Amino acid sequence: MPSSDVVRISFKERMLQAREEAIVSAAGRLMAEKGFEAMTVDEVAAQVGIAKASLYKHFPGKEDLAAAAMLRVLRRAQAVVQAVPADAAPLDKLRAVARWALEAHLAGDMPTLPGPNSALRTALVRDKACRESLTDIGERLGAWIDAAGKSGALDPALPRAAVLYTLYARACDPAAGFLKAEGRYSDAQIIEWALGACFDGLRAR
Amino acid sequence: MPSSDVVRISFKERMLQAREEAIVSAAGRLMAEKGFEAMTVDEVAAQVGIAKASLYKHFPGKEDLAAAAMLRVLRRAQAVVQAVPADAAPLDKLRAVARWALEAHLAGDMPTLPGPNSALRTALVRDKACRESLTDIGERLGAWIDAAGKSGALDPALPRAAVLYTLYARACDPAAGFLKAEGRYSDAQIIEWALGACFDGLRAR
DNA sequence: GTCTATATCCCGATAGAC
DNA sequence: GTCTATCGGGATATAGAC
Repeated sequence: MPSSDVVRISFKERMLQAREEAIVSAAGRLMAEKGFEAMTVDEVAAQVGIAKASLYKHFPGKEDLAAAAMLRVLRRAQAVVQAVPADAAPLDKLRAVARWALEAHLAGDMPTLPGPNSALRTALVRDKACRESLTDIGERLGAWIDAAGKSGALDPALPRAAVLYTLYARACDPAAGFLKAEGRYSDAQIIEWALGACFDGLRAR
Repeated sequence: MPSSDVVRISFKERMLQAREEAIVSAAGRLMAEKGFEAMTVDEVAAQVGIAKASLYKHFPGKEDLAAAAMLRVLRRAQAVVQAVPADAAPLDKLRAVARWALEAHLAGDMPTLPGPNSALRTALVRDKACRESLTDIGERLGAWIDAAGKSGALDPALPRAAVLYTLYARACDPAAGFLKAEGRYSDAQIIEWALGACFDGLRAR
């Protein structure tokens, strides 16, 4: 009965994909929670409920696992960037993406920015898919930054790279995490404050 | 000959203090460069030029070493805070401290902010001297924040804690590090941009 | 107190049965 | 592909001679 074979194979593959998705998801949560270095492969396997050796059948090493987790986030970011209304003002586009990143950050779905000399960073630049995704995001945001600068919406003293890096950094703003840890404010409130600090600064306008 | 004894003892103690200072300094540099988790005690000992066992005669463990390194920068920050001219405007006081922190950060003397669930953070809150130094800094900055808020210099939408945490986060702004890594801008230029992004935001004024 | 040498443990990665 | 059991390396930490 070929048809039943097809169904069984498809079912198996779905299970495999689901398991891989679970692994990457757990890795992403742990990386967001404690960072790449402090995360252990045993923890990831334990959270998924499988043995460590099984995990190594899916990913050849810890760094590839981290790259897969980061790629998932980057792909989501790409989708968000592409879903921003094209007719919005450039600055509002940037703000919309920043808001999404902060929401993901507070929800525990956004790994912290890798340090310049981190092992994670080298793993990311070695992964071709991650590089491509990141440069695509950078180019799209860069175009918005240029447009916003020309329309006078951005501080003209800041070069394009400074704005771009600042946006990357604010997406994982530790200040938001500290405020959330106090437990006194809602996520929505914290996000508004963080966006205000990012685009309008601490000074009164 | 008591006097020669006194001299010799004092000399020995000076050497010991100098060695401890060298150890803490090396630990601080390495923590700033690669983070607490990635830093190994072997590296610290190697940089100082002593055996690892000798280092363990000075500090009972890696976490105590890290706490000593953090305490040193906290003490420096306290000195900077106290040295700010008392007659300056509150916002300018905050800006002066932020400028100092960014300079230290770019010079490689400022360890990165410990994550909320980091092992480093638990080591810091366990150390009494670190706690006291940190609360002292927080109180002094908090007073300036309150004064700046009353005089209308700060965004009234931002609560005191949000401003304080944002200042802590901006002291180690990763965006500044990324700009420095490009190698195209001077430290002074980067600091001006970072201060502008912190206090005035990305938007044009 | 400083050294060499070692103990002990943990983590990433693997072997091999099923 | 999944498991149990283990290897090998590197990290923290210590023992003991000097």
